[in-house]
Amino acid sequence: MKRDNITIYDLAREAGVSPATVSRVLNNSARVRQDKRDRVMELVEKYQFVPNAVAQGLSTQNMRTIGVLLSDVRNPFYSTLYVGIETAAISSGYNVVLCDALNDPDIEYQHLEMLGSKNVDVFLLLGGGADDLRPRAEYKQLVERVIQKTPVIFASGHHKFDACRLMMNDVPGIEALMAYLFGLGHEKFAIVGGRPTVAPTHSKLDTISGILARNSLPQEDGWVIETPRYEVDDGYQAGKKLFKRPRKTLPTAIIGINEMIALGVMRAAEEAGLRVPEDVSIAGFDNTFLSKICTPSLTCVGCMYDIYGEKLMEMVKKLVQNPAYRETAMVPCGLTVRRSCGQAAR
Amino acid sequence: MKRDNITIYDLAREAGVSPATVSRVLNNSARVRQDKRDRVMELVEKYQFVPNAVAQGLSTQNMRTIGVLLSDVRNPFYSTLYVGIETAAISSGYNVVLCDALNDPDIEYQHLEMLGSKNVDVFLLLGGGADDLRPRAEYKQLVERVIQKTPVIFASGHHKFDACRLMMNDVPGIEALMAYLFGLGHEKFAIVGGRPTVAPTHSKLDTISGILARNSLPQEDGWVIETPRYEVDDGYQAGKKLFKRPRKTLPTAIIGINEMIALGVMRAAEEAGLRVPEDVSIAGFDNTFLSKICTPSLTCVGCMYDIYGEKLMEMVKKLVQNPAYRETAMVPCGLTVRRSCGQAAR
DNA sequence: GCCTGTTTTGAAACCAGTTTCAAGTCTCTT
DNA sequence: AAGAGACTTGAAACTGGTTTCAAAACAGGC
Repeated sequence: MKRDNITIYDLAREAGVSPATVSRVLNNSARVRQDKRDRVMELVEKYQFVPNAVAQGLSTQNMRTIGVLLSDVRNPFYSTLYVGIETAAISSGYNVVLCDALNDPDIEYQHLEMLGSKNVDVFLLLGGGADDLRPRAEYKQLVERVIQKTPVIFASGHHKFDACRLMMNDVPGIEALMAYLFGLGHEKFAIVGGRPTVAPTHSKLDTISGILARNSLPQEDGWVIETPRYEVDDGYQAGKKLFKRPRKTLPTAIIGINEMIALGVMRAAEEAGLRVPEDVSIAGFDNTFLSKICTPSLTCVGCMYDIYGEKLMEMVKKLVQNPAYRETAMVPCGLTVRRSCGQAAR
Repeated sequence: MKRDNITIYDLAREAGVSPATVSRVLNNSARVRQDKRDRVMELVEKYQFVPNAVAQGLSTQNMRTIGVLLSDVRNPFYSTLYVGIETAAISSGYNVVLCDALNDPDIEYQHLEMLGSKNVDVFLLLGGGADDLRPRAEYKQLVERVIQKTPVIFASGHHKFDACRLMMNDVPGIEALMAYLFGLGHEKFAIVGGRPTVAPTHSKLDTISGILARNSLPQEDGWVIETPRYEVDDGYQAGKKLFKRPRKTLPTAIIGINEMIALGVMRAAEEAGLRVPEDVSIAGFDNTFLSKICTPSLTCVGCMYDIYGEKLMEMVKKLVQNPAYRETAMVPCGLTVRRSCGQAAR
């Protein structure tokens, strides 16, 4: 496969300078006499020369790239976040390499293993093992090893790794949501979805529970319904079970731990003959396009993804300067009111 | 940043062999005496050594990576397809690098420009310029240049580039859909969404129109409604306009050119007081998780994404062997019947 | 024990850049 | 016109692997 590419050596020969000088011109890394610079730039134009990023990566030890490991891009939460990250990265001249674990820990480990060998500047670990409150020993070891080579940013904050953290802070969003729901007269809530060993789920539950306690509202047995996964169908199944209970014992507002769960609950409500929001109010998390497109549109707590991306790039730049840099930052979540919540049914 | 990594030189020294031998052991690329092989493997284990992929990429001229350029991962069509591709790639020991154009031609061009410098084995071009029936001259030039360096696989077939093609063949799916709708008594159709300069849209329109003609069914003025983009809201706006027409002049079945458009139409129908599928039947394309989660769930023509991934990898392997290899392959689409279509309303 | 043929092996070149270092070239004083 | 100081420059080493080539080691046959 001899795609004999043009190299800086070719340019150097043709311009009558050394490869070092070409490199300096391309990187603006040192003063080069104007006439030589012009001659080189002319050839760059002429051949539409783009330096080989792999060779650059090898010699500079970084690929101007950030690696993002997440559980599943098909989940709109992750794809939306990914786009926020990529937008910010591109405008800082960085590339993103997406590693999709396909919801499979083995693939996640494989990515963790492989990405270390790719001279990525920084890793961002989202979801999967990063969210696990009790990660497997194997995961911890792997991350330990990765951290030795490449600075890591975690999107969760519960573990003790020596790394930066960039978290979404649901608290303000949840407070706004609860205040809004209280204002609508709701006093009986159910929280549907997820497993409490997943850090973001745990923290949401915790925050909500704290707010209820502060307001002396009852937290009945069974007001939290776990689901094995975070898909629409999980919400649907949970909702179906919930709505079998006698009408009077039903909560007036249901919070899905995630957009897809909330959508599932909504569907179950409909099927049970309950109107949303007249008979039951439903809210969720994430605030991606899904919340806009469902009927009724979903009132939602969610992060500003573009701000997440920007903050991330700030952190990345500091880490590139100094791999020992450590910071824990938060991107606040807000409330977006749509149509899925209404006055509490009596 | 002196992360003095372990290299094959270190292993070689410690094992008392040459770097060449270590390389041979790691790649199984030649016979190495058993005792030396064992000694090397022992050290590989001991240090959990993973060869530097960038250096490997530089010296072998390929990164065992396929580059996928698409318009927007937030679109479930693309994220689902991406997952199909990644699954297949991983099980062939390849990596995928995702380039999301964020629906912006400039970013698309930038990716096209950059990816060429990354020693990617093969490019897959999906959406954006690849789908444009009248691509800009700039795009053509850029692609020409890319093709010279890296084999390209197009997901559309209308242009004349010297490249492989791996297309989704809607025809069987559309035929099944139309037969199904005819069986339900439908004779008046509307097709909503998209621009006819987008290749897949054009071809769907063409196929449907051909089938209608074959069945001597009328194709009234305005039975095709274009939309500027392919989002839910475009479908919604188009639907809103459509449903303002007197009830009797309405089509009994509406086909959204895309899942999101179909969802938008569904919402408009609901808002106009039309029940789906009792008053109007709605079908769509793509068949991602969205079709399952909407209410009513959407009857849909769609491709088998895992098969697309597998075929892609077959093609990639042939192209890696021989960059001059050319093939045009098709992955058939099928029909998935759900609940959004019913007996034609009289 | 020597010759031949096959395996193993290491030195060195290569991939395409960056960077250090010392030498070469200017410009400005005096 | 020489010397000092500031700019420019190219040679060479370096990033971490792979691969070619020829030499070294080994096995088998005589």
